[in-house]
Amino acid sequence: MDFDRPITTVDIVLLTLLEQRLAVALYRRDRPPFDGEEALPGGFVHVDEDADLGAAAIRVLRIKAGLDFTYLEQLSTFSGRERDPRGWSISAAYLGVVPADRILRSGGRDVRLVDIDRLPAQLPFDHRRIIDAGVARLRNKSVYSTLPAFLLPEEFTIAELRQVYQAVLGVARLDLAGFRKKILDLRVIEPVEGKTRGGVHRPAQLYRLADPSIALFDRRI
Amino acid sequence: MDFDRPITTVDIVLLTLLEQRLAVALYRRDRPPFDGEEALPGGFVHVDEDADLGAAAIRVLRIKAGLDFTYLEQLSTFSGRERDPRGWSISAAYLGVVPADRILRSGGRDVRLVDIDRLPAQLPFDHRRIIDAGVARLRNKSVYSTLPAFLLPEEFTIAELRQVYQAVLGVARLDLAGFRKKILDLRVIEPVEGKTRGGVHRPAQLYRLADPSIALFDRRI
DNA sequence: ACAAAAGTGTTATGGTTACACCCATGG
DNA sequence: CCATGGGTGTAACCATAACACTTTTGT
Repeated sequence: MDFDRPITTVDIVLLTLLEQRLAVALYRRDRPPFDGEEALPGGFVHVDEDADLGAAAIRVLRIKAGLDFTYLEQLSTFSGRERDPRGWSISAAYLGVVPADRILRSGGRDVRLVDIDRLPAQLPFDHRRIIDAGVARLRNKSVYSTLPAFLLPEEFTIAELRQVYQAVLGVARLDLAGFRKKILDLRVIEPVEGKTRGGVHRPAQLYRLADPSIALFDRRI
Repeated sequence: MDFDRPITTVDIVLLTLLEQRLAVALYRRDRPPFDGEEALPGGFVHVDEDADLGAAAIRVLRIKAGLDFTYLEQLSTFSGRERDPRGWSISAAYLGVVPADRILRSGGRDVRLVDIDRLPAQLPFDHRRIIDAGVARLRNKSVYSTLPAFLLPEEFTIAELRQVYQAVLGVARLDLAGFRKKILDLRVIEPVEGKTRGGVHRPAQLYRLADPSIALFDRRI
């Protein structure tokens, strides 16, 4: 009545913004299979300590990437006999979104942020497919949510937020006036009273997310 | 280096339309746990015969529901120590969408189509949450895709299609003229030449999906 | 005063909504 | 020739996009 159980892992597509371009965090593996190669951070589910898959993903992020709080959502589950040389396996894939500096600060020498359009030709397992799914999810969700804001520090200007939306969506130019009006109408960001970012020119008002978790719109950005 | 592996199952939220209302197919379980109770069709992954989780879902649908072709997509994966009395488990949940008569024809005595708003107070495992996720996915995707058409037989009238969208979206009344124009503009359905459905009144043109798989729109229905 | 970026207002456009109207059929 | 649902046309409305304009700061 019992059956052979698949190997069960979690893998995290940790996306960030590097020089205005989407990048994924790859970590050098320190054990077989694919020892020494760059891959998504991941690991076995530990049934003795993880309450569920989400908890396993959080644990992996903390251990492998030194990250404590990031936007995290389940992506999809990848499975099959062939994807892992150790045998029939399941990978619950998660999408994480976080500012680049937080990855770099805590990641050390093992991490590399790789431009989404310059991925290595070969990646271990089916990590290429998983990354593609993560990027697609981020792009898709960005059209109608505040998800891109998680690529920025807590406080940001409207111009910065617009740049992030442009980078994520791959759009050349969102009209600044329109973007401004829309994002303010949606009431998803609020000004940080009295705080501005002063450059050489007129200082910009700093904003933060009104809801610190993700907010969905009923129209497109 | 090896860890205890979670129990791995697939469960299918099989949604359909019964008297213009969304319903889910529940099957009476014939083994513990929850022997004799109604639950989602599901089963263990068989690593020796299933190529991946999708294949396992298709096998389960064929064995438990006698269904061969339905719209099927992965929903999400539910997991944890508590959801199954047998121990730490993973359920890869799939969403199936199919006309009611196909379920009833092949399901026999063990199947019951239950109105989404009249679910039993208690369902085994976390099947209530899984159903909610399935319904949410269907509703959500219906706004911008032909997914509701999979609730109808292959050929249907525009009025029928409109009714299905209304039932799924829970909208009182989609303007018929607007619906008609939009669905035709989108070029996702095509007339079946010379075929009409004649009632007492002017016969309606029959249509079918232009693309037999799901089509996504760039605007809302 | 000027350059540059922040921020506001105004108009044109195109999709959506609402509704009035015509068409085809059986009785 | 009437009742009924199928099917078409049109006008008001509203969100969006494009762009001109004003404001604020540092030098």
